[in-house]
Amino acid sequence: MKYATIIDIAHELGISKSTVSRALGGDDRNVNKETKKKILEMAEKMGYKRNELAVNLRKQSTRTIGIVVPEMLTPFYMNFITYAQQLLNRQGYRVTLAQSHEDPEAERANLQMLEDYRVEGILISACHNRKNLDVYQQMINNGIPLVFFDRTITEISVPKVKIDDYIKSFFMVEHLIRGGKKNIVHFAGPTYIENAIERKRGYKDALEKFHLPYNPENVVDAGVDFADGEKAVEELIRKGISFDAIFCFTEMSALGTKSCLQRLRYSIPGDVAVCCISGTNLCVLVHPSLTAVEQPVRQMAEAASRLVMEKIENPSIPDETVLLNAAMILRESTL
Amino acid sequence: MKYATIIDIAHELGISKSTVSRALGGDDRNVNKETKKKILEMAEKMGYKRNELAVNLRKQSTRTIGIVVPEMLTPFYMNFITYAQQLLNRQGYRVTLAQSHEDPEAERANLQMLEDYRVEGILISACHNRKNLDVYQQMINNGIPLVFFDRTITEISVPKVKIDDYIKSFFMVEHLIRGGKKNIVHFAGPTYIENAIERKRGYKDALEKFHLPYNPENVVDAGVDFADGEKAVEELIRKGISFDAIFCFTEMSALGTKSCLQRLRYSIPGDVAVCCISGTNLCVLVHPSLTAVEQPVRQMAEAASRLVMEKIENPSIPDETVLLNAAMILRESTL
DNA sequence: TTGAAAGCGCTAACAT
DNA sequence: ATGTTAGCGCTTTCAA
Repeated sequence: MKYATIIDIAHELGISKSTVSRALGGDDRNVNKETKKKILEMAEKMGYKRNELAVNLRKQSTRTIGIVVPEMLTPFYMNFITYAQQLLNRQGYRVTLAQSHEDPEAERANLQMLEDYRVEGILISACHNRKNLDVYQQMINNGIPLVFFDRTITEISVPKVKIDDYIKSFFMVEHLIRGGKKNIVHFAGPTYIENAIERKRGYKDALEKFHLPYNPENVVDAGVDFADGEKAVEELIRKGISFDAIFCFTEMSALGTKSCLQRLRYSIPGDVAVCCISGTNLCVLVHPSLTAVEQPVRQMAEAASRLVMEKIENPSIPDETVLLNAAMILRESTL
Repeated sequence: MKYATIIDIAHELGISKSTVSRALGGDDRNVNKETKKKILEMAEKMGYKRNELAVNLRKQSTRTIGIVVPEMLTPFYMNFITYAQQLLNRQGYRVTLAQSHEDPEAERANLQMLEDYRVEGILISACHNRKNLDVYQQMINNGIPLVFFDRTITEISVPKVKIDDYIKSFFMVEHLIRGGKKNIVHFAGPTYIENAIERKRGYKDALEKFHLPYNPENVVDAGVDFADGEKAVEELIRKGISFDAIFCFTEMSALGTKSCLQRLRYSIPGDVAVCCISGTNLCVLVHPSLTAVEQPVRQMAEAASRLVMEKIENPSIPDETVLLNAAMILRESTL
């Protein structure tokens, strides 16, 4: 069905569309009170719906911010999105979401799409630290501020908000060791994700601190997905490697790891502790309660939202890096 | 920064913008191969980005579908969104998301917003069975098909996809009884959500079947949120009601319930089983593994996506109700 | 195969 | 306080 336009209203009332536009736009000083009332009533009566497409096109501004995440199945990203959306809405920005499904190609397509819709800024958790550098750079050149959160990149200068993955990883492994674990396996993330590199470093250094042997066999390239976790467990078993703890890179791979182990009749965390570090500075032994992650995630969402709005309003401010460092929360779950 | 437009390209090449438009629109028969090549190259060189706002405005079509959910913190809705997005994208539709945060006012605002952006259809899980009937009806009248999923409404005729909440609830309680539970408390959802009414009915009838006394005190009006679950537990304790199982309405309230009980040093599910029914026909004893819900949710997303696309293409087809009825999966979790 | 022109619905000078 | 006008960037007849 066709919607009534301001022209229709103007016709109906025998006035000009500018006046209608002013009235509907909430202009109080440049339109007669009487006229305004009439217009509002007629708009109501005709079922007028402001066409945001036309408005945005004309105003050359969308007040829309895009959020790009690798996945939306994990509480971390869901929470981030929810908070960011709240904060941005409050400042008059709309939010458009896109998932990359851990695929750089999809991420690239998503970014292009968001640019086509003329978003004014983007919050992104990258799924590859090199593959899309050209798009990032191009968008920034085009005047669209990109703010990276959680999965950040180092090759180009951008505003970012992240945790210290090295420290968190170190502490996590230390915690396992103090808990009596002797054979700690690391299901490392891909080297194209900065966080994965840092966490692996933390793992190594923690072992060293306690004079535990670093065995390359104990580090498995395990990817990021649920299925990746499952496969890594199978590899471990096939190779006959013994283990009493597995430190995974992503929450999804930790879930896959746990699921596979349980299928194989391991008791968790009795026989083997499965753990990971969620996007914030929260360490979890699978699975985190939803609320537990709220606070740190909220901080991240706040920082990222602030950064992108600042950049939009003042493109020339220098790129800021926010390193979140709230106290670490260690939760043990018996799931 | 300003983007290059088709006019800029046309100028640069000394041709008309119509030709540029045709070439960029992928028209192969009405534009010379040579010219097209030139145009594509120039577009690339000038960093041309098609302005979707202008396209949509001109074409009077957005190929966009809105999804409105009460919350996005629970795996159910996130999964639904992920699947629906995949399916719809495949058919050339974009997806815009909105959360109501369980608030009918916010839901109303969301719907208005989506209409302002001229979405061509909407998938919605309603947060109130009466409060927004007028908006629903109005949007339908305006030619925007609304498809309800999971939280459906009965007062107006709409296409919907849902599970049989009564049966699922009945089975859930039966399962608890067979598991030896004697004092099963129901944290009922609000009466303005149809599913809550149905589930309460299932709860009652199951008790009756096993000749267990139905005690009104055992049914607590417990809302939908995490905090609601916590409050309900406190009320239970304050009233000195004994219980060995709690059957919650939403996953969020179940999580709150569990959290509160654990704070009070109850062992779960040792002392008390906490359970709920997720949006699909999957019953969970808190907390569901992410993958476990995939299949049923996927069915729901498939059905809902199909319904909305059918309605868009042929507005006159009758409202269909899809009742999902895959085998029930009962999962017990020791979280 | 290309171009000219109209117009999608709206806003914002500028003029009255 | 209101009207006139000129676009925003694009598609799509209709002519050439």
